[in-house]
Parts: sequence; structure tokens; C-alpha cells
Amino acid sequence: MAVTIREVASASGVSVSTVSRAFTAPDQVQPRTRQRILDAAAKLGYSPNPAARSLRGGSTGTLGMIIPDIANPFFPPIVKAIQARARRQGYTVLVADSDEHETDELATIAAVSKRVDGLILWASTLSEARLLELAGQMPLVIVNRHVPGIAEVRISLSAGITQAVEHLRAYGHRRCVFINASRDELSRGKSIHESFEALDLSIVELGPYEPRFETGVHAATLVAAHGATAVIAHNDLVALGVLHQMSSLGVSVPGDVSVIGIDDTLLASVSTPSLTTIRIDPEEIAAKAGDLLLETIAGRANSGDGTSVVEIGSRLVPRASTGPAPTR
Amino acid sequence: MAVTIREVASASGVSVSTVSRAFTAPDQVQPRTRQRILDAAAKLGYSPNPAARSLRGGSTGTLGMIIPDIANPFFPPIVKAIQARARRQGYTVLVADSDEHETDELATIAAVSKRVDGLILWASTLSEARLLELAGQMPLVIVNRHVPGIAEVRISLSAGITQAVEHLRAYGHRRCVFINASRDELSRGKSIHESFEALDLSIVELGPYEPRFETGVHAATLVAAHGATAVIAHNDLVALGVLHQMSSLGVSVPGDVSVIGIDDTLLASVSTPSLTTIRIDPEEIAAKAGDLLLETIAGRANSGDGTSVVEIGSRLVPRASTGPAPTR
DNA sequence: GACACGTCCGGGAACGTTCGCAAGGATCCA
DNA sequence: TGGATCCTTGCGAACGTTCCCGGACGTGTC
Repeated sequence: MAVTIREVASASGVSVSTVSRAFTAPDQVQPRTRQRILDAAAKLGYSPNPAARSLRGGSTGTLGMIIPDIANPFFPPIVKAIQARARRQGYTVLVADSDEHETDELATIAAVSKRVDGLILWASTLSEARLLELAGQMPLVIVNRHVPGIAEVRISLSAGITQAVEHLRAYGHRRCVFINASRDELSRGKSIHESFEALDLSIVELGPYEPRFETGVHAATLVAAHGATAVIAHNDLVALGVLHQMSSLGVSVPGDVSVIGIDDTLLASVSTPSLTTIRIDPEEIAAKAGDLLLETIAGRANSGDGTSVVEIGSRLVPRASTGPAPTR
Repeated sequence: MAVTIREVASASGVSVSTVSRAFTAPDQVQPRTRQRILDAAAKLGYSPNPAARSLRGGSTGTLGMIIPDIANPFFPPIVKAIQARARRQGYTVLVADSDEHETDELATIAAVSKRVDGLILWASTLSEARLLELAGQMPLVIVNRHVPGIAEVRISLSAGITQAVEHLRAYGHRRCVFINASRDELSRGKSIHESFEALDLSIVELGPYEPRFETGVHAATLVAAHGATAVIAHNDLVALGVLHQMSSLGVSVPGDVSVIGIDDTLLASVSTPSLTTIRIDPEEIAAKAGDLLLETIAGRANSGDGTSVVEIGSRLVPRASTGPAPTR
């Protein structure tokens, strides 16, 4: 059905080897013959069969990426950036989401891993032992997990959080609520407490809850009771819940209460008021995670030690949801 | 490096054929031997090589999906639903976005098409001729395009729009603005005009603009000038732009102006006020497009005529951005 | 003019799997 | 008991490509 290398070979009067070379090692074939081959291939509509190629060559030309939830607006821009980047390098990207469910994740990895040359695994629920096993089988980059010996991309919120706390302090806020909605314990809370201590502000942590809009709605009702004038939410979605509830309660944002999100998703830029948030650049994640994976794949051929850790920074994006603390 | 079928064969004392059958046609091998094979496979950690499988068998076990923009919040839930559905059928899904750019789209299709058994193509910029050519080469389902002879999923907004218009009318609105922000001419405008005429309401169409937040911001300033008390926006994002600007202008929503979006993305449910919008169910799209593609793939084996068109409905989801028209 | 060397090309094995074909044994019915 | 049939299994070709190896030819050097 599909046109094969053999037909191109006979159409251009050369052997299959030469056609293969014309595509994979163009400098090893005489320009004239190469042109003839390329012409014939174009006319016949030939393009190499990736299955055959990867069977013979052992590499698939695809990168895998497993993320917790593709419907979470934080991830699509990252996926998009990684795809664009990978395509420029001749790779395609296979993304799958694990729903943060362990057995699902295992099944997903099994389905994906055989089809890719390497895998970016985001905040896996897998045990350290399993991750190490997996890393032994294929090039692996983990994001937001730390396992000695596995290449890692770490998202550091500390810079953004420091900026956020300074921002609030400059506006005269003295007491703050942090809405914790993450499952793991290390989490975003640690940097926050440190920053607050460093700047001698007072912080109340609520939660942990689920990272949902309703969490923000609920937590918003508790802010006044704690005498706080500012809120830092676990992410933009939760922050929007806060905004929503403040509006219902007739509390002005930022007049009475300032609100800060985390992630700088689309949500932050289109909310009313627009949301001050801590930005994590999706392009940077894509670049660093993608490059790291590519390096790991390449290094695999040589020796493959020297596990590397790269860090992604963050910064505050001030918008309209923060302002001077109310003078009482 | 990886464990092959041959090793499983020798480990369990049978031929490779039998191992192959134990996986692909379990009822053709005696239960006892099958169990022995499965045990050996599990112990060795064997799983079939998809590349070899698809080279020999001609099918890849993956479905392709090309969408305009994965960062558009409309798409991720659809992708998620299709992935979940496909996985249940033993398929993996390869998604790529085309950025609505024709040459990119062509390159993307070329990269994807060889790796999949079939393709769902969303609102392609390709010419009808090219689409037909593509459909001749592989199972194809197009969404929001109509080409005779190609299986098609059509999203119909008419039901939702009718409900929206009735909703506005019941609230006493008499004059409306429609913000057109689509590139193609057929677009969402047609159903809107029809519905308004049918209910004898008056409509002003603005645009066409780009489907962006700023479009809503800009268009919002024109609403009052047209004496309208309600706005229907091209999608939720544009509607949020309207909401944002109304708030800046001190115009109350829904007190002074009612706003309706389209798509029912995450944005609609988390905005303040929450957005009345016309919902298109991502699960339904996934189910119908997925099934249609699977049918097309299967039908391909038999005869493959009888091009089918399936329609996706829509419905109004009333939230807090619509209310009674102001009595002046 | 012989030899070494480099460039360009063809032959053929190999990648891991599926599947058509056929052989062997068991079962069944007459 | 003999033959027909079914179940179970093995053999080997084939899928389309890459890549090692070697051959042919041309160029340069002493």
C-alpha cells in the first residue's frame, strides 16, 4: 500500500542502501544521484517508515511526557513548548496524563515507554525504587521529584515567593494567609514560611486541602477571622476561588484584601481583577527538561553517569489583585 | 538489551510463534502452556516491541489527533477524554497542535501520519483536495469541516444558541451584541442571526476580530453605544475580556449588561461573576470522534464507503453573568 | 606504472514480531 | 480400527529499514 524504499530505489536506478543513505547520510552519496533519489522520492510520495526505522535502529524518534493532569491549565503551555522544541530537533512528543493515580500511572508508563526514546516524568507517585528501575531501562528525567542518580528538573518557587512577600510587605501587609492545597508535605509551604520569617511577617497556613476552586471559596471565608489582609494561594485556580468568594462577601480586592496566586496560568491574566501571581515560565521548563532529556539520551550512548539537576526559577508578576493594606 | 520474544520462548520451552499467540490470540493456545508463557514473560519483564509489531502487522496501536492550539482551554478536556477512551481500547494517542498555520500543519501531519492508524483532524486549514488525498491514504475524521466523502464530526451550536436567545428574551433583553472573532465565514454567526430573527430580537454583530481576551475588552466599550443590554461572545475567553472591561467601566454584570460565552471552558466556571455559557461537552466529542475514527479504521478493512457525519449538540449553562434587563 | 587511499555504491544480514502453512497428536464417529 | 476432523504447536517467510562489509573506480604519490 504505502510506497517503500525499494520502489524509490528502482525508480531512481540505485540500490536501497543508497536511497537509505540519501536520507540519513546525505554527504555519503554523490550530489547528482542524491538529487535523482530525492526527486524520485518526492514524485512517489515516499517517506521512511518509522516502525521499520526504529525496529532496525533502536530509536523511535519520539519523546514521552507524563504529566499529572492535562486539563490543569498549568500544563498545556508546557506541552506546547516541548512539542515545538522537540519538533525542531526532529522528534515527536507523546504526552499522557496519569491522573495522579498510581496504578494508572504504571499502566500509562508501560504503554508509553516502549514507544519512546526517553521520558519526562512529572511529579510521579511512583516509589523511588521503581523510578530507579525505570531509569535503568531508559533515559528518564523527573520533574519535581528528587531521586539520587536520576536527572531532575526542579521548580524553585523561592525567588518568586520572596518577591511576593516583599511585595506584600512594601504594601504594608503584616499578616497573611497561605492556602496549602498540595498532597505532598515538602510542598510550597516551606519556602513560604522561610520567607515570612526572614521578613518578620506573620503567616497562617490553612489546609492542606485539594487544589480546587472550591478550596479557595472556602478558605476565603476564613481570612478575616485570622485578621489577615493578604492571601497566597496554592495556585491560580485556588486564588480565583478566593477572588470569587471575596466578591460575594462584598470584600474588595485589592482594597480590603490582596490575593496572590501561583503558576501564572491563563486564568491569572483574564480574571477580574487580574491576578498577581508567581510565574513559572513554561518555555523555560520545556527548554530545560527537553534539553536534559536529549542529553540523557545522548549520554546513554557513551557512559551515562553524572546525574544532573537543573533548576527553574520563578518571579512575581504583579497585577491588579494586590495593593496597599487597608489602614484601619 | 530489551528482552525479546525469543528469550521468553526458550525460557518457557516453546516456539516464538506460540509465545506470540499467547499474547495476541490466547484462545489458540492451551491454557497450561499459556500460563507457563505468561509466567516466564512476567519474570523476564517481557512486553512486545511495538515497532516490530507495527512493522509486521501494519498497525501502530496509536491514534493521532491534530488540534489548532493545545493551549486553548477548550481542547485539553477533549484530549484527556479521548486519551482515556482510547486507552480503554488498547490505543495510545498522539496529539499535536498545528497553530492554525498551514505549512506547520502539513509538516505536523507528515510527522504524525506515519505513526498512527488514523487521524482526527480539527478544523484543518488544508484544502479540500489535500484532505481528500489524505483520506485516501489513511482513516481520517475531520472536525468542524465538511468535505463530501470524509467522516465528519460537526459541532452544532444552534441548540445552545437558541436556548441562549430564549434565555435573554425571557429576561427582557431586546437588543444584543454578538462579538464575532472567528476566521472563517460560516462561523457561529449564522445560527445566531437565525435565532434572533426567529425570536424577533435585534442583534448587532461586531468584528470579525481575533479570538482573544483583548477583543472582549475592546468590544465591551462599544456595547453601550449600540444600546444593547446583552453580549454573546465568540468564546469564553472573549467573554471574560468583556467582563473585565465592564468591571473597569463600572458597569454591573449582570445588573446592567448580561454576558454569555461559548464553550464552557474552565474559565467560565471560575470567573467572577461566573459565566453563563453555551456548553459543548468534551466527553461527547471524544466519544463520537473516537468511535467514528475507530469505525473508519475498521471499515477500511472491509469496504470503507458510507461516509458518516455525526453531530455534537450544545446547551446553555446559566450562571451568574446573565440576569434581568435593566428597566430604564 | 604500481601502489595506497578515498569516494561512491551494492549485497545482504539483522532488528522483533505476526501469520500462513503444515505436521503431529488426540478425539470422535462409523 | 480406520479415516476424518479439530486442537495445538513449530517452521519460516515477510514487514521496511539501517549498516557493515566489500568491490569498483578514480586520484594522487613516489
